[in-house]
Formats: sequence, C-alpha cells, structure tokens
Amino acid sequence: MTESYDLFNPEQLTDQEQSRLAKLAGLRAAGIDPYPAQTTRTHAIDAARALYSEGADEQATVSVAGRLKRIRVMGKASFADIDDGTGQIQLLVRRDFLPDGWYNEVWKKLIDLGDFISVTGPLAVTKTGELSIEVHAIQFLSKTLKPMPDKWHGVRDEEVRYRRRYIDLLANEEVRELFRTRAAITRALREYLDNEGFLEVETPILQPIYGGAAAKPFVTHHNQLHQDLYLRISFELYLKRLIVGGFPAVYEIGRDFRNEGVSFKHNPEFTQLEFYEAYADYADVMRRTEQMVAYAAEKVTGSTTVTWQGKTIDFTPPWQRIPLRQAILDASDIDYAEFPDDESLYNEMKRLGIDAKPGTPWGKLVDVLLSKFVEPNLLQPTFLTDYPKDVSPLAKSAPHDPLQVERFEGFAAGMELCNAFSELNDPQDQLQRFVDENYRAAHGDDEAHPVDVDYIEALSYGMPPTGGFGMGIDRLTMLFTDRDTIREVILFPHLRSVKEDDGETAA
RNA sequence: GGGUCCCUAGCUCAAUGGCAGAGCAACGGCCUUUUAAGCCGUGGGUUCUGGGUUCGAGUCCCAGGGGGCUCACCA
Repeated sequence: MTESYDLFNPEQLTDQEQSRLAKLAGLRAAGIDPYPAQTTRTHAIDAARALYSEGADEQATVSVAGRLKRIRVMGKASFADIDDGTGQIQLLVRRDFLPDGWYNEVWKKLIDLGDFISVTGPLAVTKTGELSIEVHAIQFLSKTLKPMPDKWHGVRDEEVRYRRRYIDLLANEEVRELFRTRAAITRALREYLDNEGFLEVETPILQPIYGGAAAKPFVTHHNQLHQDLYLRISFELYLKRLIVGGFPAVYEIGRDFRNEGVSFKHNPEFTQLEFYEAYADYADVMRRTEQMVAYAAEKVTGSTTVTWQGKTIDFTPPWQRIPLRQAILDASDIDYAEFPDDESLYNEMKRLGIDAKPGTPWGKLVDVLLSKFVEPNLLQPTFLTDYPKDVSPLAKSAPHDPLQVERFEGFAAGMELCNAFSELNDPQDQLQRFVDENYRAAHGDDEAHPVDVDYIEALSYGMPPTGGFGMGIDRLTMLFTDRDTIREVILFPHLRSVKEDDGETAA
C-alpha cells in the first residue's frame, strides 16, 4: 500500500507556506543553495559577543549563524536578531555593505523569519549602544517552510507546546532555559555522588520479572526468545545485585515505566535516581539525602532555598523528621497501630467519614491516610519515618518493632520526592515477604510484588547491610524550576494519540 | 473512567442567537540607527468534527475527537 504525502501540495498550503515555497524556488533560481552542508560560521554568538573590546579602533570580524527571530527593515538599512542557542545578537544590514543585489533581491525578498543564515562582518555598536554585527556577507543555511509563532506571545496552546515541543522551544526561550536547568540538576546530582565515591551503572530496562516498587508494568515481547518482558518499574533489585557483587556504592539515573494514571505529578515514564550504599542504614541515607538535595539546589539555583508557586521551600539540612504513625495521628486523629488489620482500620476510617473502598488492604488504607491528610500539607522538606512492614516488602524490619521497617519517604511541596530504607538482606525473610506479596496478588492486588527467585539467590550469596534510595528527578525539577505540573519539565510528555481517519486508536 | 471548562486566520486573542474582527505574521508600497520599529494599502476562515433546534448558530442542544482543571486511580 502506498501513501501519498502531499505535505507540500500548494493546494493544501496556507498563503504563508506558499510564499515560503516560492522563496525557496527563488533562492535556487538565484543559484543559492537553501540547504548547504557547510557554513562560514567561525563563532558561536556568545563567543562572538565576548570578542568585542570597548574603545578599540578596529573590532574583530566574525561569522555567526543562527535563526532569524526578528527583522526591522528601514529602507536601505535593516536590523535583525539571530539566535543560535548560545545567545542572540543584532545584525546591522545595510544595502551598501552587501554585494550588488543582495539587499533588495535576497535579503528583502527571499529571507523569512525563522530562516537560518550565517553572516560575516565586524562587530559594531549602534547609536543606541546595541552590540551588533555589521553584515558584509550573508550565507543561507536553511529555508524554513512554516511561519514562526507570534514573536511577542510565543506559543501558549499547551497541546501544541507538549505535542510539538520543538515549536515551544524555538518560540519560548524560557522553556529552553528550563531544560538547561533540568540538565544542571542531574549534573549536580551526578557530581555529588561521584565525589562521594559512588559508581554510576546501567541496568536492564527490559526485565523478565519486574520489581522494586508497587506498580503495574508495561509488558512487551521478545520475538526470538518467545519471552514476555517488562519495562522496569524501578532499578532496585538489579542495583542490589551489584552490592552483592562487591561494589560498595552504586547509582543509576534513568527511566522508569509505570502503567498507571497520568496526572500533574505522574507521567507513564519518568526519570529516577536510585543509589545503594553498603554499610549504611536508613538514617545515614536520610542525612545523605538532605545533603545531596541541598547541594543540587545550591549548584543549580545558587541557594538552598527555592521559591515554588509563591512559597519559599528551604532545603537546608536538617529536614524535619516525623514518624509516619505520628504524622497520621496528628493529621487525621487515627492511630493506625490501634487498628492493626484491614477491617478495623477500614471501620475506623468509615466512622470518621473517610472514603475508602471496602476490602482495601491495610497497607493501602494507611497510604490513603498518608496521601489525604499528611502529604498535601508537607510544604517544607520532611522525612516521614518508620513505615509499616506491611507496605514495605523490601525493607529491613525495625529492631524494636517487628511490624515496622527502617524506611523513610521525603516530601516537599505536598509531593512525595523520594523513598528509602535499610535494605532487607536476609534472604529467607525476603522470600517470605515475596510469598506474602504473591498471596496479595492472587487476591486481587495487581500491584503486589512478584516473587523474584533469582534475586533471592543473589541475596543468598550475601549482601552487606545496605542503605537504598530512590528519587523522582522530574518532581525535583518541578521544585527547582517553579512548575506546578510534571508535563512542563518533561520534554515530550505523554499525551493521548490524535485519532486518525481510519480510527485505529482505541477510545 | 466521572465531573467541569476550553477548541475562532500561521501565532496571540475578540465577537447579546443577527454582515466573523484586531494585533503580530504574510503580501504590495514608503523609510539608511531600529530593537515588540513606524506609516499607507491588500489578501487570508471547514469558527475541532458530525448531527439537531431556529427565519438566522462561532454562540443554544446532542454525539464524537483533543486539551486543561478536578475527583477516582497512582506507596
């Protein structure tokens, strides 16, 4: 079956697109290659700007390239601004500086906003003090066939901004800046962990058994091996195998995939940082967490305090520490330790008018209390500590209380940021926890942890006491860049596919 | 999945149920120091799609598509 792509059929094009196609033909007719392989560029715009020397008789001559963002034609002289991603600079284009015909026939007739050009000439400062390039030669680099978004308002339509992020980026400089900041965040986290002796590793994304979190996975299939595989929901079990193997401290920054709802703080794929540190426990990890996040905040924003949605969030260590049980008691008046089974806790919640589905397992009820009463109010960075064992199948039991584990979660801005614990390294205990989870799965919990026999084998070879940690980078980026939705900090966030004519997409 | 709001020119946005408009962009002019340049003129619409109500629908009703918010879901 052949398809006809009449993307450039003049009948389908707007007047502006037709005009640009005509100019493209005009360039070719004039012997100008609209898409040459080489460029005359000698300097990035930021580098060219740095070459200007105040008061010198003669300024450096440079070639800079970039996208044409604005043009101001004033008869036989024009001003324009180009942007190459390192910065912008003004062009001073005068008829008398250019070769014959270039000003009237090429500059004024064949060049559009959005086109990429390279210009050559000396640096100069205009009457109004604007550093410019006095253009003596123009090279065409790439013809743009679509009109640019509004030069002042940019693109606001969120659907366009997320579906076709390149338009967002080319029109809205602050969006480019945001993603530079995002890169600076992961850079700072890597820097911190590298300096602390952690080894960066990469572990499988395609996993025969998923694990390390309570979440529904995406399933795929390896044709030749006739084997179903899961996209990882966490890195945890692989990173701990590396601790078994003898690395004292490892980390991975990468993508996790969870087949669950999409919201302002959930995307089906998201970026996670996990680290594991031998001979550490969850208290050590807590100190490291606040230290690491404060380090990143300082590196990226210049301060350990950030402003988020008009509120000040202070990441300076130490962060507040509250036992989970206490936090829930304070916020909801329920002491879950007094209601140690599904039914009694459910009934108590019902008595207080708290909505939950009948038959919800105890651990999930605790989570309902946490996410309803506690989490939204944790604006300042806070560690909730000492979680019920019931909801923590991979964490080590607390020595003083067999029903609790050495675990904490970090919150800020009303969102869960990270999750960490003293890792369970008793293989027989771990097996029993998996079996219990398996029981839950058989009774309808589709997020229960599957049994990973190979992982038990690994633990059986011996894993030292280990502290482990996981943090959502997207959410941290939201906090550091003052955004209130995860879509803003993911370059290509997940959106529903637009239905084609043949209606292939399911409703 | 439920509730709710939104979808108008390339972009940003207007339009009591009564001739579908503006700014930017485009096109034709004027203009050799502007920086959202300015001035004169011109063209540009499947008002998301399909039905319905009405003398008349961008506007009201129904169905569908996509998006936002929200609830549910999501340690």
